[in-house]
Amino acid sequence: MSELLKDMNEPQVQAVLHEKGPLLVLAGAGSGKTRVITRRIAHLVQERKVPPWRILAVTFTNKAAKEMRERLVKLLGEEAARELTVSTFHASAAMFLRREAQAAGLEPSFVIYDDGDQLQMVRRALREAGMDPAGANAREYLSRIDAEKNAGRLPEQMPVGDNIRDKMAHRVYTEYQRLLRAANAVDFGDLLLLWVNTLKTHPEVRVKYQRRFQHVLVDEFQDTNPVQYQLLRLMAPPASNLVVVGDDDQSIYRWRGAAVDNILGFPKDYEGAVVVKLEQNYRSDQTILEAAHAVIANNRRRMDKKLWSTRAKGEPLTLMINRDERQEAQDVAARIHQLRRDGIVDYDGCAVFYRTNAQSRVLEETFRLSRVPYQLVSGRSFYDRAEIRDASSYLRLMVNPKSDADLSRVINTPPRGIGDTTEERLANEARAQGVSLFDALEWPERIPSLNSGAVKRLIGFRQLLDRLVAFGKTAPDATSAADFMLRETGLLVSHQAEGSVESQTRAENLAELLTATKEFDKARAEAKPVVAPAPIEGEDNAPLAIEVPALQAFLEQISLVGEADAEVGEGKVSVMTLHAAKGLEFDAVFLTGMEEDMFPHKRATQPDSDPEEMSEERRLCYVGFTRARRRLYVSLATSRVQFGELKFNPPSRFLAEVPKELFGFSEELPAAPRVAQPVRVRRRYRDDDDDGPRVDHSFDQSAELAQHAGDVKGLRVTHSQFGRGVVLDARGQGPTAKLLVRFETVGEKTVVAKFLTPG
DNA sequence: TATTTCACTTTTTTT
DNA sequence: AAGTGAAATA
Repeated sequence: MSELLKDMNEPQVQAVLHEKGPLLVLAGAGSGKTRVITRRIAHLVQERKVPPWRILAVTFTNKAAKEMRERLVKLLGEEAARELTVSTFHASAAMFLRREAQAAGLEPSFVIYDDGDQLQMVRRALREAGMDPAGANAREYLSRIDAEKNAGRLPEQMPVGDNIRDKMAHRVYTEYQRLLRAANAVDFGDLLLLWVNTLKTHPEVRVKYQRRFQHVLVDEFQDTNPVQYQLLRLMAPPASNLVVVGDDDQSIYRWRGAAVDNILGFPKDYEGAVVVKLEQNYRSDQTILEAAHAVIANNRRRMDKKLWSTRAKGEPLTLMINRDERQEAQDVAARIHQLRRDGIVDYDGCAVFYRTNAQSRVLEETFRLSRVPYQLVSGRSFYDRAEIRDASSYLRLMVNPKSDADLSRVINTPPRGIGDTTEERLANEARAQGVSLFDALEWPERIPSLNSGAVKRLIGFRQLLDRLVAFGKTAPDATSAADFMLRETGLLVSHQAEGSVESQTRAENLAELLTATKEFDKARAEAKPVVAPAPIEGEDNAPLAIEVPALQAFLEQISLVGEADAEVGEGKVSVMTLHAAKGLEFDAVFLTGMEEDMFPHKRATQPDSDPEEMSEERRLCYVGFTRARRRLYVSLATSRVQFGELKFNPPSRFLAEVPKELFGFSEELPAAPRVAQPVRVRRRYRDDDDDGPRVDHSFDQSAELAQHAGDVKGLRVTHSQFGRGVVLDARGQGPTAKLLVRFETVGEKTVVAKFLTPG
């Protein structure tokens, strides 16, 4: 038997060896699904002699794609692996669109707009549609547009009801698309949507790729949304060798249009699909699995499966209860240090998860103070900084000067005397002529509303852009382009000139951008195949990433990949959102903010919330739990500042769903828990609409938790009237909790929590 | 025009 | 709390 099948269980082997036709692999957490995909690819290439360029493997995140590629390099060697197409949905669509730009109706030099750019274009679209961008909520229109795109609908396919809302949304969407096309730009949704459309309308393109990719493999299939599913069906029609791997319990992107139903519907759309279940977990200790299962079991409408493991029972879960988020962070830091001191888990075996990005700040600050080496994993943060965005905008203009979003971002950066008024007049002219801002810059003197000074400055800016574009055309690599840009625009100097600490940091960040381009150029030089694969008559076996100019490739990387995708750092604790945690595993996991309205998120706890939202939160919890190999810490803070307001949220319902014998209660809890039972709050005055429906915590486990969770003694607070004070005691939970506070000036008083601020 | 102040929203989650 | 966009001021 082949090397490849060594130490694999029976269903895994079945998936690897699957002969032909569609295959659905239902793979529980930690059941070795990436392993199945990579081994299958290796098997196809080595045993069944499938040429690597005939294989397409698609993932959702860059991290997953990267890991998969690394494993394949190990299995197949650098050379064969290079010819494989292993990529995310979005990155592969971008490659296809550049290759087939003409059919897609794009110029190959198109740039990719991110969230911020999108918002700007929505605002402009609103203006063009005669609406007030300030009054209308641009964000809302944008989500509507995104939803349409996720559903696979262009403006002309959008269902428009008889109401004004729909009509306006349709109008804005139409205008927005027009603006993007005029700017030769696409947004994330377009990458998929335009590619789907191209495949639909151009049979010759469709057939070409269907013929090329004889094997298509998809990871995290439960997260596909309708466009992505359409894309798959076009690239890999029903009779083909499509392998999809997924776990309905880990579907956490419903909000992005993901339809778990794609999993359920797969056997129908792909008739005769073979189904394989992977239920043996190789990752987590028994106790952790049991806890995870106990939580997820509360969801209805799951596919029937239960993970099992031959691993030891392991340690019980640890419940951490702290007074506020600061102390929670300190507690986490202390326990991480201790794990390391005791030789149980090193820094890089630890991970800290949270529900929302806003929670990372306190953790970061505390870790820095407590000397916990950490790495923020979510991070596109670097490329989100203003000065880096400015620089990127200039770089994008070098490739595609028609990009209005970029042009208007930097038209006065650094300040060059082109203010809002001048820009507005230029924009009006562009709109009237139906051209891009860049085109309108050609003849500023024709714009009657501009005075001679403004005209002169616009011409100066135009000349700057011309120099940049000219250089961009011949730039041998990304570094020289960035270097030229920084000097020509004076971006770097303008920050250096200003003496403040912040401007210093900004200048350093710009220097850091050059480091990024250098790394990129280096990797590119090394990766370039010395000998391109020999072309085959009548076949398209060329690498998909065609000869994209260096600068363009760099820009694509930063918009699609972000920060060189923060390595799960060596010797560092990984800190990230629960969403970012999917697909990863750690020896010790800390799940922070386990409070109602934090996790589950408020969005899911509202009385009018779609129950599906709560199910999704629960799946998220399941994902979090199952990342842990040996230690799982769940942590809550009795009080927490949210929106600058002090909140007292009861413990997360997910904690109550874990059987209490899985917790190591006796040792871990504070010796003398304060505070009474959760009080059933009686409706007070009419204005007190704040005490809306509470979660029912009347059952035992939850009450026990709640009891332990009430200790806020010693918390420093401020009251708008009574001034500063210290909490002595507390009664109740949530915003109506009543606290006994000793104030510095007025002595002891009982105050309702919602009138207090921390500090 | 540029800079400062102020009010206002935001916090899900990511490509 | 912090970041944003709009209004107010220099």
